[in-house]
Amino acid sequence: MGRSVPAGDVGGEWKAELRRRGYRLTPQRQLVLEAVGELGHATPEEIVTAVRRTASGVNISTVYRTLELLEELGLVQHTHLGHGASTYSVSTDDDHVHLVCRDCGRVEEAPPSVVGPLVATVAEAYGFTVDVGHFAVFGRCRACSQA
Amino acid sequence: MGRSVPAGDVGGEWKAELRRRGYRLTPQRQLVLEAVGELGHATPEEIVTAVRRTASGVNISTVYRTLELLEELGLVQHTHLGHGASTYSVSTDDDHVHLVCRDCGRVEEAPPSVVGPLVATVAEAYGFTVDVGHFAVFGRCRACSQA
DNA sequence: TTATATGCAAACCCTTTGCAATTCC
DNA sequence: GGAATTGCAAAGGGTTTGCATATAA
Repeated sequence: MGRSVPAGDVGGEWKAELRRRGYRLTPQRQLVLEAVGELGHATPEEIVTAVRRTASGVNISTVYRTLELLEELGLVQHTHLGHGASTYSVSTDDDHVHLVCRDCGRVEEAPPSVVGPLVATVAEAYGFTVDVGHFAVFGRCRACSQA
Repeated sequence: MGRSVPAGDVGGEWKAELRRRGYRLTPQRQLVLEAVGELGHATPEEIVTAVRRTASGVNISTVYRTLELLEELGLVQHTHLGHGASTYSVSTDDDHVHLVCRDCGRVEEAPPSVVGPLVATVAEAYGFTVDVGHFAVFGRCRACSQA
């Protein structure tokens, strides 16, 4: 689910795919992809901060453009967590459902199996194909429920 | 689920509740609540446009402040649809799950029953209480899947 | 060489905030 | 009267865009 690129691609296959599509391989693109992989669901702001530790001159707008490109290539994907910036992660990470606490803002991750019945139901009833990686479930976490 | 105010409140009970909490009843507050009810998941921009048909001078910041207040009172609730502004609806509407197509952007509504198993699972495994009305499921609708 | 990509600055949308003027109770 | 509310304008995040310069191929 959500695997649009074989895991082997992470090694470097994507670089050939880039060129095949007429894009260029730039240091910025490599650094952004690495940063997304290392950080795990990170915002563009967090990503540019990480990238700048290696290449201080990189601009935030380049990061946005690069993330859009990498997403088009199926290498990364973004998730809306409701508040603030959306977060990016590499497509080879395991899919997971985000549980966002609306009190403390913390994000827990649950395995995609928890949405299995939902996915099946809306597929059958609506012809709707759920993008599990994009999933954000809002509510209240255990700690905040008890408080 | 999500019903924090009895349906009878819509008639006018909330006005007493407002005052009980030390808030004032203003034309703006009445108009915003009416607009949310008439429009159904509408953005603040859409709401202010509707309100201005009756009271042309109403400011968008008043709408934001009013929506926050009405939400605190349990009269309205908002949903993040992923892209752009969040949308508001009155709490007395039936809860529903939003199915957001990431291609065409259309929003379908599904009954809360489709997330029943999910709600039960995360409650048991994580102690997480799902806010069903806040729910946004991303994916691809039937029409876009076929295209 | 030359089309693509970058950096920069400005603009954009959505939302929040400070403050003086207004209005509800 | 006096506190709560409003309108206005300005500022704040997050994101996109136009354009001149730099660079991968």
